[in-house]
Amino acid sequence: MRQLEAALKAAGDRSRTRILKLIETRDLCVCQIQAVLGLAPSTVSKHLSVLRSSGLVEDRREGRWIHYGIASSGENPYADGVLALVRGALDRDPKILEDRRRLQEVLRTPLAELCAVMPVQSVSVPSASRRGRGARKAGRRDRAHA
Amino acid sequence: MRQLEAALKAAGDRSRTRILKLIETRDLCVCQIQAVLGLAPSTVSKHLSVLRSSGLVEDRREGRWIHYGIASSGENPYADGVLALVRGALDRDPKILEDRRRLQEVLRTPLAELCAVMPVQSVSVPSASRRGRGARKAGRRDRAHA
DNA sequence: CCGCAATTTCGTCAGATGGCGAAATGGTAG
DNA sequence: CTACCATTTCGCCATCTGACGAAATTGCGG
Repeated sequence: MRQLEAALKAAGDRSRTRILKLIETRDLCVCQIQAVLGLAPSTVSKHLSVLRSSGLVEDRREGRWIHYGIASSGENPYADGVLALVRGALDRDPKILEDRRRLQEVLRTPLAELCAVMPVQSVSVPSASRRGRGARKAGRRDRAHA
Repeated sequence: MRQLEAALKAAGDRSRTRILKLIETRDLCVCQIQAVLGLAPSTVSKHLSVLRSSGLVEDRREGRWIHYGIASSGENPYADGVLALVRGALDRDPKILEDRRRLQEVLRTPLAELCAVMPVQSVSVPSASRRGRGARKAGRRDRAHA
């Protein structure tokens, strides 16, 4: 019962549903997800943690980034059902479509630049020299220039 | 998106899942559900309202009682999926089995007596005269003796 | 080893949620 | 029409949740 409840609760949140729809076709690194959602890194991390502990997603370390993808471990017996439900849904939802469009932009930027710049509306790095402190939207590292 | 979220949220609560499992084989009146769950009438009513507005259940008036059953109206396009998921789950869950056992007891009592007595542990009316004020557990009508 | 930078954890805050009892509602039966 | 009683609504409280920023952690690259 706990597991069904966890899976349903995990999927039953707007931000987490968006995450699930984002990673349903390919694994994504946290900073990519964050760039698309436009939420604070800590918030995204929390959501991913909820999704992970409910068995809906898995993390896989790739070099210096952590990629998240749909779970395949079958740790939660209800995960498949919930994931199937979500997978078959929302493919015409405006918000989801917008996220996908945004993802396309994000995917054009190499990880190394993306994470440092955190472009939320305009992904094109404004050529602000090397990894500029010009365009970040979701703060952090704001004291790094001191 | 709102509808998927609503359906998942509605089903992703312990008490509401129990309700869904209870009415999945036959419609039940509110007081029957309340007797099995052991929650206050107002609480059960709230849960039913959430389930109803998410399109998972429907109410049907039957004489002086209101029966709730699994929705068939297709008002929420995701309801069927969520309901199927729940229907196929928890059939071995201890709490659910206990609820079912409890339901068997409750079903033995005619509605007219059940609602007035509200037996939560022992369904057998302790022959406390006519619709006694002896066994109720989930209060209300406590000031009726004044 | 050191430092950097991606990610997570912690602390906090506002708003949502689940539970209850009391009071309102509304349909049935007299 | 009235009274009754199943159900709902309302107001309240405790707890949970989602969001943030700041600080801790962790793993690569030097």
